[in-house]
Amino acid sequence: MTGRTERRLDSGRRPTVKDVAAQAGVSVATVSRALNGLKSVDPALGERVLTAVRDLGYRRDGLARGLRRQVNTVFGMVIPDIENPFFTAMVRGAEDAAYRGGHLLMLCNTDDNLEKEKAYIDVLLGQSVAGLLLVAADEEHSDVRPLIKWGTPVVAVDRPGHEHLLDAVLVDNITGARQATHWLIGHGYTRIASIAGPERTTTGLERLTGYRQALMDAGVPVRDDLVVHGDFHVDSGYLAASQLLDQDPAPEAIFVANNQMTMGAIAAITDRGLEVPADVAIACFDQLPTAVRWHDAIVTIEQPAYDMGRAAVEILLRRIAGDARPVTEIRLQPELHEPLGR
Amino acid sequence: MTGRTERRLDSGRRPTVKDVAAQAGVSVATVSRALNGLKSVDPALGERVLTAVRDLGYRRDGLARGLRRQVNTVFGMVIPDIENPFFTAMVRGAEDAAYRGGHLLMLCNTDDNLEKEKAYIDVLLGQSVAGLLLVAADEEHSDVRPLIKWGTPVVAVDRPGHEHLLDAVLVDNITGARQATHWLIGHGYTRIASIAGPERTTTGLERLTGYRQALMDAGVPVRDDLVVHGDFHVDSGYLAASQLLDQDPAPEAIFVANNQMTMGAIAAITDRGLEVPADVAIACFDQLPTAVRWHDAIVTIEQPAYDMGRAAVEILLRRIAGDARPVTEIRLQPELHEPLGR
DNA sequence: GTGAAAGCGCTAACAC
DNA sequence: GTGTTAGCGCTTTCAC
Repeated sequence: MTGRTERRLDSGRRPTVKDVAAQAGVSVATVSRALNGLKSVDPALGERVLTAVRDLGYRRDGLARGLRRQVNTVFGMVIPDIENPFFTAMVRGAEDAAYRGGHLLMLCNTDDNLEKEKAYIDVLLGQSVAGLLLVAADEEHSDVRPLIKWGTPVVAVDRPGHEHLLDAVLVDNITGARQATHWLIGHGYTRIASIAGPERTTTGLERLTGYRQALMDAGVPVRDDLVVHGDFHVDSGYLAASQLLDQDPAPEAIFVANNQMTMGAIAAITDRGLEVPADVAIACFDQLPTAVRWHDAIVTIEQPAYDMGRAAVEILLRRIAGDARPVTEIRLQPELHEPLGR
Repeated sequence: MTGRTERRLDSGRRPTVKDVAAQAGVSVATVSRALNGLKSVDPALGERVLTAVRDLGYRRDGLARGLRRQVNTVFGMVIPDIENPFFTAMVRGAEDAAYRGGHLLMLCNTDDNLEKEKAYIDVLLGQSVAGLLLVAADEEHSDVRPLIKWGTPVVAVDRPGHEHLLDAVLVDNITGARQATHWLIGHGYTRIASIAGPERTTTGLERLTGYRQALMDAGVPVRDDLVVHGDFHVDSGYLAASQLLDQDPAPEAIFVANNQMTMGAIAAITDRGLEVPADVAIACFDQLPTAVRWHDAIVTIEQPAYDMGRAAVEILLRRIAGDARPVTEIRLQPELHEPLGR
C-alpha cells in the first residue's frame, strides 16, 4: 500500500515474468526456472526472484502456462443437479481422490440443461483439463467422441457415456430396483406403484425394468397405470405421488426411483394426512439423510456415491499415467437397507 | 471413424486454426473471423470454414484465446461445503443469474481447507476468470488483495472478505439469532443452550452474539457452560448435543447455529429416545428441507440463499460493466418461520 | 548456472 | 472482404 517496495509498475497492469525479471535483475528464463523449482538455479538468485514476486504481487498466468506446457493439472466434473445429495457425495469422493493424486477439481452444474452441458464441456476441454468426469444430462446427444480422440480422458459416471464408448462407473440399477420391489412384495403389498425416472436416462429405464422384473417374478400383474414418470426432482415426486393417490383404489406401496422424488412423494402423502408406511409404504432408490421424516420406515437402496466418484477419478489417473486398456465399465452394487421399525 | 472426410491430420494431434485454414483453403484470420461471427466474412467462405471445423473435429483452444483476448467469460465460485444445502442453493442463485448474463460458473469446493482454498483461488485467477465469488473458509488468511488490485472483481458471500475490503453479500446474523432465541424465551423456555459455529467465522460469532443479546434482553443469565462450539458439520452437531444432554439438568431448548449441526443434534436427541420439541425444543439458523423429521416442530431462521447468490453475481456484473463505486456491503434479512404445530 | 530467442494457438492491427 | 504478421505470457531448447 505504501508503494515503498513497488518500484516499477504502479499502473493497473498485472505484472508478468518480465516485470519480475527486471525487478530481480535476472532474465525471464531464470524467473521461470526459479518459480518451477528447478534446482539448477543459484539459491541467491532464486531468493531475489521470490522477493520480487512478493513485492510485485506477481501471480503466474495459468493460461499462458497451460498453453505453453500443453498439460494441465485440473480435472473437470460435470453434474446435472448440484442440489441432489447423491451427486454431491459423488463429488466429494472424486475430489478427495483427485486431491490425493495432486489434482484439483472444477465443478460444473448443468441443471439437466443440454445446452449448458455442451457449453461447460466446451469450456472445460478448451481449458485443456487433465481429465473429465461426466454425469451426462442427455446420454444421446452429449457427443464426446472428439474429446477422447484428442487425448483428454473422459469417464462417465452414473450414466453411461455415448453408446458405451467411454470408461464408465455405473450402478447395478436393475438389481437394486428389483430388490426394493421384491422387498415390498415379500411384506404383503401387491398394489405397488412406481414413480419412475425420465425415459431418456438409462438410470430411469433400468430402475423401471427392475421394478417390472420383480413384479413378474412374483406373478404380480404389471400395470402401466401404476407407473408415473418424474424428472428426478422433488416437485415431480410430489406431483406423481398425488396422481397415484388420486386413483381408486390407491396404491398400497410406491417404489420411487430416486431420493429427491421420494422427498416430494413423502410431502404429498403427509399433506393428505396420510402416514408412511401405515397408509402407503415407500421404497426408495438412494440413501436418505437420517434426519428425514419416516427415515426408519422406508426401504432404501443405497448407492455407493462416494466410492463411485473415487473409482472414476482412479480410472482417470490410470489413463493419464498411460494405461491403454480397452474401454472399461465398472458396475457397483447398491445395498438394500431395511427400515429399522421392522 | 471412416476417415473419409478427414484429409490431413490423422495423427493424434489436436487440430488448430492452421489446420482448419488449410483444409478450408483460407487464411487463419478468416477462420478466426468466421468462428467469432464477424459479419465481414463472405458467407461462402464462412460455410467452408464451418465444414472444415466439423470434418476435423476442431475445438477452439480456450487457453490461447483467453491469453490473447485477455478477457474470459467464465465466473469462478469457491464454497466451503458442497454437501450443505445452504451453499448449493446459493450456487443455484449465482448460476442462474450468471447464465442470464451470458456467463458460466465454475465451482470449487474447499471442504473448509485453507490450503485447498488458496489453490483454487490461484487456479481460478490464473485462468483469468471474469469474476470470483468467494465464501471464505478462513476470513483471516484468505488474502485476496492482490486480486482486486489487478482488476478481477471479487465478491464475498455469506462471510465478509478480508477486513471488509471486498464487495460483500451478507446476512443479518445477529438479528436472526436474536429472533430465534427470543422466540424460545417467549414460549417459556429459560434453560436455553446453543450449539455455536466455529469462532474463526463471523457467521459463527455473530449468531452467538445474537443468542446472547436475546438472553440479556430478557434478563436471562448467559451461561458459558450452555454454549458448545461446533464446526458447522453434522457430526459436530451430534457431538455438541450429546454434551449438552449429558448435563444435569439438561437444557430445555437449544439454538443451533446452522442446518447441518441441527441435523446432527436431532439425531443425537432421537438416539436417546427423546423427542423434539417435547423433551428438547430446537431453534435452527437456516432453512430445513420440508421432509426433515420434526420439521414442523422447529423454529427456523430462513436465509435467502438463492437471492444471496443472485445478488452477488449482479454486483459482479456491474463491476465488469465498469461500475466503480466504493466497496459495497449488502446485508439481507433472514426470516423467522414458526413451527406449524404451534 | 544463466540468457536469448523460438513458439504454444489464437486474435487484432495493419496492409491490400 | 481477405491475408500477413505481431504478440498475449509463459516455458524450453540451445548457446555460452
